[in-house]
Amino acid sequence: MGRKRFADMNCSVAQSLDVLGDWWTLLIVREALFGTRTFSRFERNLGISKNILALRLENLVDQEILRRVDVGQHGTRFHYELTAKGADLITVIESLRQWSDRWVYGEGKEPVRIVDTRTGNPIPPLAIRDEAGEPMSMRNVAIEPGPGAAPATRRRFGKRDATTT
Amino acid sequence: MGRKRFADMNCSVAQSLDVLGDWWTLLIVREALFGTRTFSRFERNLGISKNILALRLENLVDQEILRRVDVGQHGTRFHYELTAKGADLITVIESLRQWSDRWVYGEGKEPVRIVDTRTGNPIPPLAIRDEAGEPMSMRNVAIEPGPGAAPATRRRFGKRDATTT
DNA sequence: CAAATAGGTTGCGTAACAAAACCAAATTGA
DNA sequence: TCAATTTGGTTTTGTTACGCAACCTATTTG
Repeated sequence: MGRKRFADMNCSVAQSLDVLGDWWTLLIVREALFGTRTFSRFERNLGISKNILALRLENLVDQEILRRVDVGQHGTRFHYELTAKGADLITVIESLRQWSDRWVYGEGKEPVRIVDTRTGNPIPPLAIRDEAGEPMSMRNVAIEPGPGAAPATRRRFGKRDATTT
Repeated sequence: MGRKRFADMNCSVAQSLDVLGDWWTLLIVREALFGTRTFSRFERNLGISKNILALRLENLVDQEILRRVDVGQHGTRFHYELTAKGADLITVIESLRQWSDRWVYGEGKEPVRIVDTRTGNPIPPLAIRDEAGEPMSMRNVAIEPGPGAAPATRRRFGKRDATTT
């Protein structure tokens, strides 16, 4: 039956994976965040095959994550630009990068570093914070049905201390 | 030639997708964060087929994101538990959820809500912050080669204002 | 105006995935 | 205590997604 889609799952994580879950999609968004705009640049920087790139770009435009802009002088020549919706994926990309830096590469072996140009220092790690801005323990985090909830769901993260963070 | 793997790409985002990029993997981690531990619970809660679930769990155990613990009384019966490496994926899951809540479901239609049990309020959105804890503009964010960099790479996010955030 | 580049499309082969059937061991319930 | 059910899978079969190479037209560069 081919791949199952998550659209009917009534879970925000599933929804985002339905939109972003294809293999190349998030890497294309990463490239776009780095400033890549043209088809051939994406192709070269990622080493992706043309047909897959064409499909993914089309999908990203349909999802309004990228915008296809004609910048040709005497005909058509395209740029793919991030929309606000697309640029907002930076927290997703950055959380993936930070996780991998911590657990796959390890401290001191990061291939790239994201810095604050005003200080030259790497930006601090993303973390679940409370309203005062302090990193939170998972013990104080619970999941509740939201306004768009279907069944009576009331669960709690991790039963016990998943991490002490 | 089947699917290309990103392992040789020297990019942290690509690395994490190589580990997490399969369709069901992050949803399994989400379930684990919610407290699901047994094979049959994952199966029922996700609606995933058994063979794929078995493969994904095996892979997650190999990657040390889950740990397989024998909890049988008179034989073998297993629990899958998050390791610290796995629990640290919460920022990835949460950034996906928040993005989808903002852009797919929309304000006021979230299927679930993640709250601080001490206040009862939803946790604040994840954001790229500077050392003072203030949300940053992308104009002040740059990407530099890290200690594990291969070529001379020096790029900057988005050329221009991707967002003003 | 020729050559190179951009931006694709098409066809073909392989790998990943889904559903259903099947199965042995452990657990539950009467 | 023993039958029924649940757990935790494996196998088989078919479909879909992906990768590669070849090809093509329009645009831009020299």
